[in-house]
Amino acid sequence: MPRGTLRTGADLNNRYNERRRTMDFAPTTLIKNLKESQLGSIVTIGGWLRTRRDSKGGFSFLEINDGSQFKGIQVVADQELGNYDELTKTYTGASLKVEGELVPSPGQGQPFEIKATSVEILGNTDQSYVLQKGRVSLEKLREVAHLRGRTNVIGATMRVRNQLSKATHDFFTGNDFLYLHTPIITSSDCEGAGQMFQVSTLDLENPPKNDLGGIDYSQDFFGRKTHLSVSGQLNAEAYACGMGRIYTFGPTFRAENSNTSRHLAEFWMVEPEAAFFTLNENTQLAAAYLRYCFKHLLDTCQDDIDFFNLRVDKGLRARLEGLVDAEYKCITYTEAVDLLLKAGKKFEFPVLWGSDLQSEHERYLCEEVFNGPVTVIDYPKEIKAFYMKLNDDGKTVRAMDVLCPHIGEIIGGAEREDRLDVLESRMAQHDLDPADYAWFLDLRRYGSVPHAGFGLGFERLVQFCTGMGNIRDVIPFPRTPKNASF
RNA sequence: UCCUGCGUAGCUCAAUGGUAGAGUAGGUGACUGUUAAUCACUUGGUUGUUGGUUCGAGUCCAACCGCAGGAGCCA
Repeated sequence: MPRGTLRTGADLNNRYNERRRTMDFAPTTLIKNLKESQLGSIVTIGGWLRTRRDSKGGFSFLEINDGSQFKGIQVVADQELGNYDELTKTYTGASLKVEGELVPSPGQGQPFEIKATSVEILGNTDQSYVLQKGRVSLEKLREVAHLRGRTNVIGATMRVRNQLSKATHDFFTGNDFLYLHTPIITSSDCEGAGQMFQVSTLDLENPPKNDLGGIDYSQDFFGRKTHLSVSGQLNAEAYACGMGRIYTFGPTFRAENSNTSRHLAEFWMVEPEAAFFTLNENTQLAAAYLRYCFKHLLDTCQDDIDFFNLRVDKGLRARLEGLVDAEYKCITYTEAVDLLLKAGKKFEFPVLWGSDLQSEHERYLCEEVFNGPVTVIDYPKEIKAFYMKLNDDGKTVRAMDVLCPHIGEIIGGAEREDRLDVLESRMAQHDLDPADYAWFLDLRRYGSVPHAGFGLGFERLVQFCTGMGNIRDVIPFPRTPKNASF
């Protein structure tokens, strides 16, 4: 670049991208980045031993995986190596750093392999290491959550999780939604829904008392009672009503004593909120987001999806592919009730307009009627939150749930009530104190706009995209009742 | 929280109320460009905990602990 030339943003960007791509300071090459074009050259990889097959011909096959992709790499270690004897005493799980030539593989099962010039044993394992070659149940793996990332199934799950996270940010930022960080500690009794974890620095053994004999929270850290957030929605609404389109993506906490395969005490939630969106655009936003996620996964996680399709859920790939282009069915709650009544099927719980859809009802709708996700809108106001916009019929609200086969509700959302007087009367019906929601009401008092949004349970999306049956296996370290290990 | 089921070798699982078994991993040996390698031999157990019934309990009963599936709540 000649002296005196102004460096443009594009120049800086190109230079930055070059550097980012090369990562030339890294001590090892990731297995996923080993390419045919490197045949004949010396490469260095690091990873964990999956199996070792010794040959009395004087060499061993080491199958090494580094987590960067589903498939590992086969390393051929010859007895000429100085530490060969030591190598034949390494076990599954041993950490190795291998330098050698990338060569075409004469054997079946892999296009190339590494002919080692050195194998450094960084750490061996012994018989007490749980992850031996044989099958280990998912239940057992939960007991060793700190090690389970070394397995095929959890590794694949976390790679899918990572790509779904990337797809989430790509989709929303790519559509001009601003990524907003909402607080984790909150004082609003958010929605009155769900038990909350209390946050306090008071001495639990001997808390300060007020005049009425209750605990004096004015002496607590925040000078009031506080909790971990059960949703960033109210805060999200505030910024949407000023910055237009925003989304949050972060941890959320529910202290419900739920012991099921689809509930966690700590989970991640994606919550977009958009000004001027009505329920109609909200449902389309949800469908567009899901479609984007499925397409992105099929493009970026082929081997992992193939694994799930083969070992976990036979129809997974076809289902995801089908959903990339499919129209997403949308029906009203009233239509859903009619479908259930006409089903001619005996349900354990009766179908009754006005009561919430039971799990068996939701499953019937998406597994037997629509054979895929289905969006249900316009629920009776009595069974939904106070902030959802009242329809003109005075009986239903502009709520939407996206129901998925096997998992149930993956998305819950609504167009928000933007009329101050209606919102106040709805809060009164729910016995909520307006003083607690003063700032939330301000959004309607000053420059109110129609707006809508939804919350997506990120782990449930990962479940849906992997076929994994238990939500505890799609988050690295699950938090559930009676379990906060690791 | 409720209902149902389960808890046996490092792991995956057997075992009519009557001597605790297999596969796999580990060990030893054989064999081999192998790939869930193969073959032979072999180490390994306070049957979740506590109490009860019985001549005798892994097995039957009770309580507790833990886990799973389903339900409720929800995302």
